[in-house]
Amino acid sequence: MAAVGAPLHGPANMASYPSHAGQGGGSCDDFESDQSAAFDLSDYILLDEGVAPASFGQPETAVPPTVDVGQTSETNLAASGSGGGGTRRGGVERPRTAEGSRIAFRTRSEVEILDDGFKWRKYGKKSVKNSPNPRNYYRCSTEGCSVKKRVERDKEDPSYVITTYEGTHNHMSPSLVYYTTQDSASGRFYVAGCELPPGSS
DNA sequence: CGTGTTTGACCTGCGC
DNA sequence: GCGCAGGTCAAACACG
Repeated sequence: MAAVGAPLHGPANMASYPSHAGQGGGSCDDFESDQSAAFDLSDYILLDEGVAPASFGQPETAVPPTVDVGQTSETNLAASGSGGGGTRRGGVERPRTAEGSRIAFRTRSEVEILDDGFKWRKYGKKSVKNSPNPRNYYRCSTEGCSVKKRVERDKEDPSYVITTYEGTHNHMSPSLVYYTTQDSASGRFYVAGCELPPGSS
C-alpha cells in the first residue's frame, strides 16, 4: 500500500517540505491563513526506499520502505509512465543514496509554486504524455544542495498540484531555521515548535 | 547588472 | 535498431 498520509493542513510537522507561500513569517497563524490561499495538503507519498528526508522529522524506522505509489488512486505519480514502461526516466537515474530519497505531495492549490521556504530555481519544463499539464523542474538554488523537485498538476483533478521532492536538503530552510532543532546524534532537523522563539524576531 | 525564467535542443534509457 | 518519453542543459530573454 502506498504510504499516503492522512489529509493534512499546513505541514507544521514537515520541517522542510511543502508548505505554502507566506511561510516566511513562520507561525501557526500563518498556516491557518494559508488555507485562504487555497492550499490543502491532501496526501504525501514516499516514492523511494531509504531514509526519510532529514528534515521530515520522522525516524526512518517509521518510514515504510518502497512504496507502491501506483496504488494511490488519485496520485499515480511514479506510475505516470508505468502504463508501458514503469518509471521510465530519462537517462539520468541516479544511485539511490540519501540524496536520492524521493517523496511526493499532493496539494490542492491554485498556484503551482508552493513556497516551502527554500529557494528554487526552475531549470526545465516538459509536457508529459499521460498528463495534459506540463511538468516543471526545479532545483534548490542553494550552493551545494542538489535537491530537485518536480511540480505538475494532477491530470485527474487540475485543482491539485503534485510536487515530487528528490534528495535531501543539506541545509536549513531560511524560513524555518527559527523553529527547528537539530538532533546532535543524527544531524537531522526536527520541528521544535510552531512559534518563533523569544527574541528571534 | 544580476538573477531567475523560458524554451528548444540534446542526452539517455526502455519498450517494441 | 528505432522510436518514444522523460530529464537536463544552456542560450536567450525578462524583470527588479
